[in-house]
Amino acid sequence: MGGAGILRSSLFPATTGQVRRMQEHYSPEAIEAQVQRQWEEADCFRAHEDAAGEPFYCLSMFPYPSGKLHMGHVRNYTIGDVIARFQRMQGKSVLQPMGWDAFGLPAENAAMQNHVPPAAWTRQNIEQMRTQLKRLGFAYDWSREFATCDADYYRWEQWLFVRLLKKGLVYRKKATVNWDPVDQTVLANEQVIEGRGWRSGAVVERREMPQWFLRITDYADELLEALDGLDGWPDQVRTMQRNWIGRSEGVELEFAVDGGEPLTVYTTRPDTLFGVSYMALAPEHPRVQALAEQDAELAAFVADCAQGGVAEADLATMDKKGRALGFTARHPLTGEDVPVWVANFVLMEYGTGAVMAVPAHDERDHEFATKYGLPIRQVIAPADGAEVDVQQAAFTEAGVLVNSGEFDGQDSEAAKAAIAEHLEQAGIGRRRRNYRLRDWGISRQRYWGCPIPVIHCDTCGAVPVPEADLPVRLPEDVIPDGAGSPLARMPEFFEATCPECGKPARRETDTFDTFFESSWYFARYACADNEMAMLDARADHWLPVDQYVGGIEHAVLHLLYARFFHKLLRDEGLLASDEPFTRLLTQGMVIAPTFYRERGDGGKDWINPADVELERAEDGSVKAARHCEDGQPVVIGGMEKMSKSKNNGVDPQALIERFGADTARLFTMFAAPPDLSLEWSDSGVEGAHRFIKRLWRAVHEHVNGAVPGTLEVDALDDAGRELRRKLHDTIAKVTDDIGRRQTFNTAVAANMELLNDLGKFPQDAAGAAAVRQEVLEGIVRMLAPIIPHVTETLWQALGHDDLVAATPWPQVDEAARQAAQETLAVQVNGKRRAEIAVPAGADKDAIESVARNDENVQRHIEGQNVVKVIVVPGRLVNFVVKPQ
RNA sequence: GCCGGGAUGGCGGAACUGGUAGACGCGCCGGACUCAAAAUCCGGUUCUGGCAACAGAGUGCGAGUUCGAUUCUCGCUCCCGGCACCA
Repeated sequence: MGGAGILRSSLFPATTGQVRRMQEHYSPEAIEAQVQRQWEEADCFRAHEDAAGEPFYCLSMFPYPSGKLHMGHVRNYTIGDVIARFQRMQGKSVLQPMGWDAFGLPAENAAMQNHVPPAAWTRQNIEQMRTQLKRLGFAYDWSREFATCDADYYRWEQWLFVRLLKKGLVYRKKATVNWDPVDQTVLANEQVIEGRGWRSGAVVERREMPQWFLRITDYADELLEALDGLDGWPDQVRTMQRNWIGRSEGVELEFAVDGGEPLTVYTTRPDTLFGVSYMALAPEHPRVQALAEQDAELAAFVADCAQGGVAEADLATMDKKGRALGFTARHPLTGEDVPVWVANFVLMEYGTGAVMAVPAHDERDHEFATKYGLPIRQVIAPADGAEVDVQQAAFTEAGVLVNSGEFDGQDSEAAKAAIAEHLEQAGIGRRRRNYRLRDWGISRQRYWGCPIPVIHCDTCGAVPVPEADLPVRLPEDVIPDGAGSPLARMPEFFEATCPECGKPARRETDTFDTFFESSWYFARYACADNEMAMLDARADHWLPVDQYVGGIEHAVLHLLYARFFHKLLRDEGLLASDEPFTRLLTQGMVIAPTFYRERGDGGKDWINPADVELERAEDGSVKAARHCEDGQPVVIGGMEKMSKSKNNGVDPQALIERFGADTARLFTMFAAPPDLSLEWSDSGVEGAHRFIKRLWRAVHEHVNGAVPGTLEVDALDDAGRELRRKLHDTIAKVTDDIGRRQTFNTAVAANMELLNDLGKFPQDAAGAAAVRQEVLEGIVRMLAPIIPHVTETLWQALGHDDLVAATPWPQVDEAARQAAQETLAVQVNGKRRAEIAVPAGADKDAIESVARNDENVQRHIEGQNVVKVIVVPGRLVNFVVKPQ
């Protein structure tokens, strides 16, 4: 790989012997472009299926091409690149691809604003962002790049959709959307602000529309149960997915209604069945709709409930309101009549659109009952016999049944089973497993997305587009105007003939949810050039992804949909594995300080941190801030996620131009562990830059000094042995930090410590130059994944002809790590009183006696009874004493 | 509202399996170099008291378990992420 000719560049003209000249000062602009050229000429990041070494697929979530790279991208992609380069140095055959999640709403918004078609805007953004990514030196195999808006990509999801449709995994039903009555268009949740459309300002209505759905609930059990095996995922993410799927065991039962269909409800608490004091129906419930036709007041109430957006957070926090419907339902066990209400908090899309209300033992039911004066009847008592007043607050825990007829005295668990059994016997109920997870609605009334390949025929219904006619291409020279989907107004797009009967028909104008594209892109990278098939055998060579890196905000939706798609592809025979991502790293946000000034009208003018000067107190704490230009004070607003709205974004481009890619990479890796939020700091960036300069200088001084010669371990003095011990301790730590713990910040810190120790290492120590050579080579290789450009240059300066990017990771010399002595703390009653040194491997008795004889320890145990001595070898000694 | 996180010096963070709290970096203070400044280098830096040795306090708040708790348990406060049409 690579030729020596490439490496003997003008920077390092070949000289005699080991020593090469290097520039005295570190200048990133000079070396980064040149090093990138070397990688490119060696083509060293192209993945080969037949390469030696175990395959390792390292993937970072692909970006939405919004225009410019932001710091969040820099962080995400640096983490992925560090892992990929580290694994390469471990001898793995690494695939690290990159591409573009190119469909989505921002392109439509930009189109409206700038009068540019989304396609042109998106492709231009891709060009710009690709250049920026290349400038950062990521080790991508660019030959596999694609954008999801390419027909070569989306044709395969159309193809898959047709197969799923034929298999019965796709169906059509009505679902609720945000409807803007002024713009006559469907809004995304993000476009609904305080219940109003973001452009029109009109009060948004919930409206039902026919939509395509994917039966993800068919896979709910597998998606849930397989989480237990995903031990390379953070527990936090697995827990969130478990709760999202929300499997529950309960009972479905009927409440009879005089002169009408019985009402079916689902409950996970059949033990509270005797406490039902009313029933509540969703405003969209067919029964309510029917009554409203006759009752103007009810109709007005239902219309009022339909105001506002569909987002769950809005629905869950709105005021609970309801209305009696004027009829009753019969309690299946007591035969009592309970009133039936309509309530805005009951959702038609969950379960049956009807709930049995037990106000004594459910908080939401309690709130509603209190508001409308409905009875609250206790049927569960605390198991410990404590008194509770259910009129005051719901008692929602399990307990012992009371006021429940023949079931009195049973505990909740037993009663659930007994009541379920009773209902089944009586033929009015059955045990059921229920999920919170709903089927995935994949239709979007949007232009900039993948067309859904269906033709609607008056005679034949919804007919899939025949395989031979795929792809259904999205016309690209279109500028949306915000008033509904442009496709629905383009006869040249929607006019079609029915593939079955040949009569004139109408093409579907909805497009896929953009999560569709991101649910399988990781597999397509394995065979992006295949024009004949969605996936081929190369997919199983690389998949599952060994390491996936991306933002925590994707913990549920994207990651659940991708897992689901992977299983769909498996069941189509396209993949062999069960899960897409073996190991997952979820990275935190990038945040920065905010500054503002109040405007006269109560609004705020946000000021970019770059334009603000800080005033500090003696101890360094920030006292005040003022604007650089006018010198007048500004308000300090705290740390927030970098955003346009708070004007606290830092453009990575400026950072790279000023300090170079390596500094940008080092700062993002050093400032925080990857899963925590990363706080932007100008001086932190300068600190990272300073460290690189120090490393450069250390190598420069070394290569201009004594010729190292061969390292002779036995000839070293104490200083040499001590430094080598530090080196090999550091290699062990950094290997673990990067490989297992993924705490890149501590890996960097350990190398900083090692370089500090090297700085204190005496020049005249025995074999000093050889030890220095070993230490510098170690640091250069350990930091190569993080700061690849400068280490590439330094590696060559240290006398190597190969690329550090393709060099094996340093090995730990266990012999060098043996220490003669160890220090441990001595505590008396848990308070540290001394530090002692003992020979390595000393036994407990020996350690205790050294500790006991320490002067300060003596002072503290004198005149006391030593009741216990705890000796933890290598750690500490603790004397537990009591006054005599 | 529901689900999931987080909180440690002036600041970002470290402490990996319950075992010396504050590694590393920033900032600040002092010094060296310089005509001077920048850059760089050296030293100090949790707080309180003390010249020091040392002592006391200390990991968001309140309890608990333990010889020993930043770490485990219970109850709070504040901040952040997600909530199915932002990606």
